[in-house]
Amino acid sequence: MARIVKDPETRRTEIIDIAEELFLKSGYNETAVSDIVKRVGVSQGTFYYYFKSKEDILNAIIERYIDDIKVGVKAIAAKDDINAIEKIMAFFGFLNNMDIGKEKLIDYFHEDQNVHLHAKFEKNVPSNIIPPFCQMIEEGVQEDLFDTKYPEMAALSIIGTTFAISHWMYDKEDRAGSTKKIMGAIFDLIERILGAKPGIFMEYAIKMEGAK
Amino acid sequence: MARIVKDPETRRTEIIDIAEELFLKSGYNETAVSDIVKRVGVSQGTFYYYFKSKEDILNAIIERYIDDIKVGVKAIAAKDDINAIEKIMAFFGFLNNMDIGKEKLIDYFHEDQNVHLHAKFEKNVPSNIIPPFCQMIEEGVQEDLFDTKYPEMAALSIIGTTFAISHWMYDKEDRAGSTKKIMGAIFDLIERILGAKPGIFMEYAIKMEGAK
DNA sequence: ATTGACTGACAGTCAGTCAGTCTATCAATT
DNA sequence: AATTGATAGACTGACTGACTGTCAGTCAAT
Repeated sequence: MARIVKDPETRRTEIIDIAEELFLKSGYNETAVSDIVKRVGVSQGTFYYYFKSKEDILNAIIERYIDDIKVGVKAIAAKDDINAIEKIMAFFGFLNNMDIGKEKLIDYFHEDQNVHLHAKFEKNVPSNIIPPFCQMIEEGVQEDLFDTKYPEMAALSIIGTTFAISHWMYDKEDRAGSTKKIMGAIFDLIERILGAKPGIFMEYAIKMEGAK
Repeated sequence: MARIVKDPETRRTEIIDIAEELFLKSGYNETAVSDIVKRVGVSQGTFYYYFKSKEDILNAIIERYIDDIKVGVKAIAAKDDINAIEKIMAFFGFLNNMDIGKEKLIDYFHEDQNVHLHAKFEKNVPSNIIPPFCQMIEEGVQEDLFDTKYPEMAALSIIGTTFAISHWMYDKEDRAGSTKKIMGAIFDLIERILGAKPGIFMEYAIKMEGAK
């Protein structure tokens, strides 16, 4: 077969792109390395020249997501024209709207075939987003918007709560039904965890909705 | 080979027992179906007579854990000599002390090879324990120990918080260090989420510690 | 001439299949 | 009571196809 040599970084990215697409379409276990290399148009050996195993390329894909999140979170944390509440809300907006191609990442994760991807993702997210998230909370404490002795634990609690509720919502089918009520509940929980004034997150949500 | 016919239920349990042991020892992916049947002393075909796939036996293992939890939780929920706070604490004590052989289940789950098992477990736990847990919370609201409009969401939040913090603790190595401080933080969070009197969980914890 | 990206046939492994065997338990017959 | 025949369903293990990962060697670029 005609041999095409490419810049290693380009080739690596190319393989990761295709692998990601196939994993999301058919699931990790159902995608063979041979499927990936066929689509990329390289040999089996090339795959193993760049990745030491199939598991290894999954890690590379996850790492890319995490990097995207890091960049987004840092950008939000660095803003100086919004307060801690607005930052936290911006942060959730950002996570919710992360997409892959045209679809929401979060939708993919909740399909049964992607447990593997999902587990790896949730295992790696906290260590990367807790520190900046924690910083936002500490900022809010200093601004007297929040009141907690345990900002790091509060950050973990909010992330954990969000994961748990989002899993719950996806397992139950009646998602469309009562988004309003759920938003109310989530804001209520966040306010309690952070020791913020009851209702203040909803106030901000309405304010920001109006500003659009 | 000598053919030994057993009561199907016994055989099924026997296969699950061995599979569980091997999965926990070596990990799901690293354990071959042939390893399992060799240990049990049956043929490959017998395995597939009882389980439709390798994934299927993993589900059976998880189901057994979940059933154990259900039984334990129901027993706690049914007690009428303790209040809602004591029930919730008993519930966490029960989860933490679930064991398999001589080791704590929770310790096994956090070993790297068991991501698959752990992920499936956490995916299935909520739908089974949220309802009774939620009932305990509602009981507490009626007893005026708690104050929340969203008992179901509070239950999810507490479970999610617990998962997140336990992952966090296992990833960081300094677990042994500050258990006291973490207990303080977790109780603080639970009290906030449930709208309980600050410090009341710690009070009960000390009281129960003394009672032993 | 050397480096390193790339090849593709191949070894080894494993999940899952299947045609058929064996055992236990009947009821019917001797 | 003992023997037989019939049936269900537990069980077998060689086999298949498909997969992951390897490696000795090839080719393009510098």
